Amino acid sequence: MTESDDAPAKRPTIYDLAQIAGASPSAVSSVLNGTWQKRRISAKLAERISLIAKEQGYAVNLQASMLRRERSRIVGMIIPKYDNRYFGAIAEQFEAMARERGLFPVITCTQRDPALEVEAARELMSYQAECLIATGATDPDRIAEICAPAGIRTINLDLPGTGGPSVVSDNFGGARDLARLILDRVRRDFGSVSPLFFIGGRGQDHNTRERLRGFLAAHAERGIDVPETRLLMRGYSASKTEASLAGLDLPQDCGIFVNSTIALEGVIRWIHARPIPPQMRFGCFDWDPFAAFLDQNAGMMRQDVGAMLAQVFAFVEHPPAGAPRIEVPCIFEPARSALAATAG
Amino acid sequence: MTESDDAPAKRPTIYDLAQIAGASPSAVSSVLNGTWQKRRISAKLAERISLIAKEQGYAVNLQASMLRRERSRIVGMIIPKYDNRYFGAIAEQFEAMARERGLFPVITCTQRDPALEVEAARELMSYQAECLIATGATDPDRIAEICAPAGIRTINLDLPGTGGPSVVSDNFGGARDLARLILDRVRRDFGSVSPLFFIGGRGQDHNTRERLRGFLAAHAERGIDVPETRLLMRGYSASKTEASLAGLDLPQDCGIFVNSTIALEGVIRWIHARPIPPQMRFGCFDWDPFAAFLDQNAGMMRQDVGAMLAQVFAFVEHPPAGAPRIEVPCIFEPARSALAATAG
DNA sequence: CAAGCGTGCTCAATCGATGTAGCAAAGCTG
DNA sequence: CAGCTTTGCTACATCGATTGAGCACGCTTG
Repeated sequence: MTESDDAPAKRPTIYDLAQIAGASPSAVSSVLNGTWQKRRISAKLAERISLIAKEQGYAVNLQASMLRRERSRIVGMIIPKYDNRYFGAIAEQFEAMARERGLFPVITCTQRDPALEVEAARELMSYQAECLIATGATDPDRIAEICAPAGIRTINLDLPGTGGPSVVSDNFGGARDLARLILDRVRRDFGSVSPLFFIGGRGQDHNTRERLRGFLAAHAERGIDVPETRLLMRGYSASKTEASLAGLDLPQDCGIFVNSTIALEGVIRWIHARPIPPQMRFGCFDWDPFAAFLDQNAGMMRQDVGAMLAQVFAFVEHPPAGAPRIEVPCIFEPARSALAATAG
Repeated sequence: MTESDDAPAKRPTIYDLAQIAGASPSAVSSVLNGTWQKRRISAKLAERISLIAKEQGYAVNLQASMLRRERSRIVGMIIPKYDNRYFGAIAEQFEAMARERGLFPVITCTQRDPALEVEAARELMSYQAECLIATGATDPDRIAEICAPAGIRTINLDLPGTGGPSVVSDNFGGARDLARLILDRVRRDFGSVSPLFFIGGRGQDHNTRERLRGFLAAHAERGIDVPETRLLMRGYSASKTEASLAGLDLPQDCGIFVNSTIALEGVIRWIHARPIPPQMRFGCFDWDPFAAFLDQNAGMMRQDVGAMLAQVFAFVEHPPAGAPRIEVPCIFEPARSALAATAG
């Protein structure tokens, strides 16, 4: 099975290659990490060593290499979940963009659990990450606090913090535009001008507050008053959202502003659990390819993951002074459902 | 800003802690990695060292630790995408399950690109991974070939290979049951007994072949003949799927077997792009929470990610002889759409 | 031909944590 | 109190790659 029986399951090292090539480990090292010209190794020897390395299936030991080098080139990311389109896209694009820049991405999923977030930050410190992207962290400043004394820069993504630069969506503007749209649609389709419901998220969390502000602004400019009872912010979870809707007696012909695709899952479950599906329209802050085709959908605000990450990497490469906050505009995704199409 | 001005941005090492504690680096090391009882360090010293470590915000240097240790405890995973429910769930649960077992998960996303897969496998070798899970790899045997000489075990997930044990869904059984369901639904709703369409995937790929076999078996047992023109396998991509449907003139009242949620995205786009939405029913191999509520949905076959990963970790912990292939049954997710509910 | 320089390479220290071997002191036994 | 064990710790080599310092040789120059 193995190529040579005298080396059973041992990865070859530069010492092994040096022995085979009849050269020194230093020569081998410099050839394999591309510094051989600078170190005045002859092209002939370089080629011979490269060939032997290929034959032996050599791969650097990153542990040894990173231990010796001053820079690890590791950029860590903590992220709450993988299994929705927004965070999935962030993880996927972050990885690709880091690799493009010659960095090593290491991503850890924290399930929105503050204790796991801290643990993950510590683990990334142990990996000697140079930089940590805290995505949607429940307590970004706690993370920054842990990293600061170790000299690890933190960048907040999706939710802002004060311990480092932050890149977030324009939650206010996006929410205002989305609320306007839903209000228009409800009036057009149902002739009603009653206030919308706001569903999902947490009242303490920055994004929810900003979106609520946009939501209320859209109502205010139309002179519509929003009673407290229309605001349901019991967290990010489909089942909690479903439960809080089920506890209510929603009117027919209503409009719902949904704060995330996760909450939307709860809304949709609630709609379909009812004996008679309610007449309603919703808009969602966040995008999902299938949710885009649901009948009652009026439109979705898609967060511009590419633009946000571009900004994050700008901060990785050129650390800014202080803790600036960049707001990235969202992309409006119109409804694709047949209902919306025939109506519009 | 920093706690002590003489140590600006340098992580403390065991040598620093040893100096402060007035003890040896060995003592510090053994206290911090929990082997101090075995090494007969007094509880008093252990406590003192722990306290100092906490004060100084110490975190092990995993590069150094792993270099010295014989085992890295790293398990690598390569995965084609993050941004759909199936792979997102795999990544998320893999990470949690690895951590539960005291292992370090490192996941790399390869965009279904064979070259990136090989590159990722090499990188994971360099991280000294002990084990590599190749998920949905386009060429799992190539990966196994690279890893074998380095003594890295590979386990194939989702798509089988011959270079190591494989854990896959029961694609045949699941597809047969799903095809039966769609056929029943089409007959009930439209009174038609014409063959279904099979859409998405690649003819060369194992899962698609097995699912096709199940699809054909369901037709065969009803005596329905399936013409070649009903099989559209032009890859895993929403836009290719949409394009191949657009090129066809699908009959009204048809039934479609969709080979993945990614292909389903194409199908749904196609449906909504038509001036008059076609009468049809579809079933999908793979589950998505929103797709479950689409009107024409007859049901979805959800792959049992938890069971598959449990089997993967069984193989990680107890390497089997040879290259067994385990088939995990799928979970049937009935349709949730109003249409399906009123009809059924 | 001595002095100087460029070429092509090697030596050895180093990164931080680990663990074996071993040392000194205290406690116990006969 | 010699001879033993036990306790509590330290010294040092080691993992594999990197890199500053430096050696030996050949060639040029005055």
